[in-house]
Amino acid sequence: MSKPLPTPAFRPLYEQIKILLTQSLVAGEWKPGEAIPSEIELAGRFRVSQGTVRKAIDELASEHILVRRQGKGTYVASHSEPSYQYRFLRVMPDTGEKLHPHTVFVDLRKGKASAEVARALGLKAGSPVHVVKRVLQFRGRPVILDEMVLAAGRFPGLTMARLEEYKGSMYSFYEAVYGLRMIRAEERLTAVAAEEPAAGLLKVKPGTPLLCVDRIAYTYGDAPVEWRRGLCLTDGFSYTNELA
Amino acid sequence: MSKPLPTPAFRPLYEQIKILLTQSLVAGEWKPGEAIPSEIELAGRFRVSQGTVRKAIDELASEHILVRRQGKGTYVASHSEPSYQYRFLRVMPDTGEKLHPHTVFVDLRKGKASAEVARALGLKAGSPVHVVKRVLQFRGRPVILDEMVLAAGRFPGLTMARLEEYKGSMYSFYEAVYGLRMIRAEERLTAVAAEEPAAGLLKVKPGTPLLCVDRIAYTYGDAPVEWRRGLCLTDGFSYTNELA
DNA sequence: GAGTGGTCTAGACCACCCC
DNA sequence: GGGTGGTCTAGACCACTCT
Repeated sequence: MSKPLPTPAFRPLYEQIKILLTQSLVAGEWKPGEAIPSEIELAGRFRVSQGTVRKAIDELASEHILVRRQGKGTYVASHSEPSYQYRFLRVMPDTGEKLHPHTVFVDLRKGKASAEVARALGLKAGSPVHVVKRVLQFRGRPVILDEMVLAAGRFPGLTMARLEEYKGSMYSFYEAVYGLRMIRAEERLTAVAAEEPAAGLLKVKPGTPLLCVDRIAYTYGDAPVEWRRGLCLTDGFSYTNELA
Repeated sequence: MSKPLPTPAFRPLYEQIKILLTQSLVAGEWKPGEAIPSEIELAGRFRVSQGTVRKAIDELASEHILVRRQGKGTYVASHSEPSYQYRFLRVMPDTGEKLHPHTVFVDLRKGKASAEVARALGLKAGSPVHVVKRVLQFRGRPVILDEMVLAAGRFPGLTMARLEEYKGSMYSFYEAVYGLRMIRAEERLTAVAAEEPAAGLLKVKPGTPLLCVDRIAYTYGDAPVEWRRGLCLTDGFSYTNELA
């Protein structure tokens, strides 16, 4: 029996602490925007040293799940905070200005999940979904046409009125109204030619090249929540990215 | 004098260590692929504890400047290593396969920096530059047409023969031949219509929507080295990105 | 077994925020 | 002044790699 067994599955303590903290977040023990207990208090609760708690919090902070504030405490990150409001919006004016877009909702309807959406959201094909369409404007000019698909079960009572009455980004809306915090997203970009009705809504000629941004957004535990397709004109605007 | 002075500019020790390590890298004390001294040895050299050296190395590792290997040592990251070869290539087949592209060089010529390139690379407009054009193929199909602009002063003796004889990515070439290691890049994506001669090289009809990926790549100390424009067809391929 | 990075602890002190 | 996160140290022990 010289062959070692599968592997003792060594798990550092701080990873276990990280899992415990995440569980508390999922359970809603601390809500977005609130402070979590101090490092010393958590160290006592988990029976480990402050340094070990610290390392766990460090990692959650680097994943933008928690936010450290020196002298004050550690807080649960929230899309409602101004600096996080449009954290996932990569489209910017070429001038480099930090403009916040204005949202105009176009449509909200019930539908059934296509095969593609069902696969992305982990639903059965044909499951009931909400389909939201909106336009993002910069300085009054329409730049992005978004279509969001959401499992109906996770978003009960979603109406146009509730969307329009809420001020802020979609993810801040999901968080404030449905308690769903989006923590990461995967995007795939392609170039497409504008077709109606998108061309009309973006006020460009059919055939104009547009960026097509497909996104799946995830909440705690990598559970997919939103499928989105954005069509974006790139005359004066571009999708910015940092490779590191 | 109750008003405090500008600020004592408090700098943690580990940041200073980080700067010292970076200086050694710039000076070429340790070359890409080589091991740097052990943490204990560096701690002795800098007269700090191992933990402080550790934190400095942790940050450089998270920036992909160093690579830790448990039980072996800490190494200078290199684009020549297989897993780093195409680290900045975000275009993938929609199937999700991990395909490595094949490079076909199209052209190398001397030119003068345009205003845009000069600004990006910190040169004077009209400075001498090399302009490299190449096509990346996946399974024999042309997918990306790249144009790279490089300051002539940094790349002496660059010839088509040297480019073609080298096997590997551009950044691995810069590193191996000119000792320039690219550590990060900024990209801006737009959608454009294919024009000649790009359409011909990518074997698409003029007017086909293409992704246009503009990039500035930087070496140690955020010094810009390469300006690049990639035109990419997105029929079966897409630009992938992770938002976190 | 020797050497390297990885984890964990305990304690001291500093910087920052707010009362 | 008291609480919080941030830095730094010193030392013990674990996991991994190579010889």
